[in-house]
Amino acid sequence: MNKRLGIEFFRRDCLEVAPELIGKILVHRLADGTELRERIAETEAYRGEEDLACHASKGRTPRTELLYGEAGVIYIYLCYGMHWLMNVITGENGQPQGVLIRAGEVHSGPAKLTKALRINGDFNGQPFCGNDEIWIEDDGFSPKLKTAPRVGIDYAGEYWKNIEWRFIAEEE
DNA sequence: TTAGTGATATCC
DNA sequence: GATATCACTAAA
Repeated sequence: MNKRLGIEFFRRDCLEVAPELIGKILVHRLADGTELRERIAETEAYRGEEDLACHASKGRTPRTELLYGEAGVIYIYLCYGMHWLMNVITGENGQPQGVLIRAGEVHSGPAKLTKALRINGDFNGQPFCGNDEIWIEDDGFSPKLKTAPRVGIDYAGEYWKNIEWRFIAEEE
């Protein structure tokens, strides 16, 4: 019996949550009852205003407001006008941290993940817990992890650019 | 490598 | 109001 992750899972430091999300299953139930499942294969941690790669480092805005809010909330970000990137808020209230869910096991990029799961901006701000449309399951599987520098953040400066806060499932 | 895409933030 | 930016993908 798979277990849905509760809010206590997310209400921790994003550096703890991000690696533990690897191997978990993201489930989206459509209106007709179909369940789309995707095992999470890659995440990245974004932690606080001091993390220059985090949106919140540029100041608190209506868009980043969610990052400061309650853990377990979905933060959908439309980047470049066409790609939905999916994040989960972690940490206590007032701490702008989150985990970017970059990829499922089959697909290769963050926008493909959301596309495959039919996720769009309507989910922005919704909680992952106590939600019958979308949730994350734990089936006990925990793959080997490897870490790497985060991608696409050249603007963040040498330190933040090279720090290994990206977590990937080791594939064999 | 480059184009394309559109919301957000920032500058008048 | 206008333009510069951007955590990407696809096509070449």
